[in-house]
Amino acid sequence: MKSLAEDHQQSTVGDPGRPTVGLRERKKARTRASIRQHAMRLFREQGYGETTVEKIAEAAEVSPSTFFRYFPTKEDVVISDDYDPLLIAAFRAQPPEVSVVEALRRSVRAVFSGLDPENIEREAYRHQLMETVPELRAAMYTEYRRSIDLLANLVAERVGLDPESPELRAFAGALVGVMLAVAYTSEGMVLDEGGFGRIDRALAFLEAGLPLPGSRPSA
Amino acid sequence: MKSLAEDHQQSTVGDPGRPTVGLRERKKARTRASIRQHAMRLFREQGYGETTVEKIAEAAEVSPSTFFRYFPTKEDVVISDDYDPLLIAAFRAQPPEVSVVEALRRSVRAVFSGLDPENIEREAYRHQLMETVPELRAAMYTEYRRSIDLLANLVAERVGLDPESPELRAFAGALVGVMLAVAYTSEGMVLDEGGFGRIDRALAFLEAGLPLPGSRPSA
DNA sequence: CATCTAATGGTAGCTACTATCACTTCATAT
DNA sequence: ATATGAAGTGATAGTAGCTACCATTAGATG
Repeated sequence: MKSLAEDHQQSTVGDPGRPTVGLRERKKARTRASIRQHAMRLFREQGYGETTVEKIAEAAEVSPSTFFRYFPTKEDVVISDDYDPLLIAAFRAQPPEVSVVEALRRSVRAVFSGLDPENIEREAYRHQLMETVPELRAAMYTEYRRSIDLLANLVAERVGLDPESPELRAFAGALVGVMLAVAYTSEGMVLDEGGFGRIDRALAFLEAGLPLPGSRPSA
Repeated sequence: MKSLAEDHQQSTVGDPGRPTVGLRERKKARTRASIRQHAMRLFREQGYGETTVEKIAEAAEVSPSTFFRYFPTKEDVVISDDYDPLLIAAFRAQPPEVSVVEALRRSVRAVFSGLDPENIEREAYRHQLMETVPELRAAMYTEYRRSIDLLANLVAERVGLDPESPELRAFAGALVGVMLAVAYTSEGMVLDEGGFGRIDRALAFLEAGLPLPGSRPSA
């Protein structure tokens, strides 16, 4: 997400006609992509821990210094993605008649079912890595916190409540928590139909008020 | 929690009479406590990032090697706690008439309201650190995953369901997610009455099926 | 008391990451 | 077209977390 913002920023006040996508910008984007690509390949080939930043830099034909200019940490190569803006847009586009949870479900589906197989493959591997490597799992926590905040604000906007209210925080927390608990089985991957099915089922259960035997909700 | 297990294990098959709490074990416990204590003090005085392991080791009068023998990572000094067994016991002790959420609420209250002011203070600072320092926030992720698993198993045991079922996972995920979202305001700390109040409110909201306007649960 | 085991300290080394600086490459204005 | 400025790069050196190894010491056991 930071990546996206960076890549799209334009160095000077453009010419609306020819939007100054300057050679510089393009080269930067290419370098970033190259580093990420080589990194992921090496991770796949020899494992995350075994792949040093130096090796990645060498493979991408840049210096280690440059690597760290593009990615503040080694983890960031795997962690960072560009889906937030898409998900936000998709959520905002949902018709007001559907429930919040349903709107969310549709947004996720809309974004991720629009991916070509290659990207799906890449995403799947990315998530597998994140589940598998402890350092990356840890780094995801920040990601989830951010998701809760994002979701609270988005839902607040939709239903017209204060995003700081305990109710909204609880709602967002519960939702993200459910995803967290269900989205990954032991071995990563959310994007196949099985994954969607599991998520749908869990969300429905949540929307029904988590009716466990012996839990007897408010009734 | 690992700590507790380690500290309480007895090296040899005891003598029930004199339980071989041997001088060795006691010294180990003291060393561990000392390291942790000095570390926390230094963190408070000069900040987490500014306090090197070397400094901690020096303050506790051990070698850096020894530090890492007691705590696998620097983060672990802050992250690890000993409450899991207490919470488990408290939860198991709850009468079967109360709802799962209520049982949980009572367990948490029981454990944390039994703390003396000094421990409360320490806990509060611990959590503040964990919220504040990015590395520690990240490390907590693993903690939350573990909590979900633990909770799923505990509840499964109580209501007699498969802990791997999506319903139970969702339930545990939602609960932990709610805690995650609500327990900390911007600056840590869960253990005062305000914290309990917020948690209670959010849990009640969850138990009621998260009735947001425009959310219209299953009805 | 002798012996065996566990805890310790010290050394050396790897890797992620930072800071700094000189150099080169691209962008812009005259 | 060229000079001037800015931005991207690489090299060097250094810090800190962490590991592996080995020799030494301190405590437990028979």
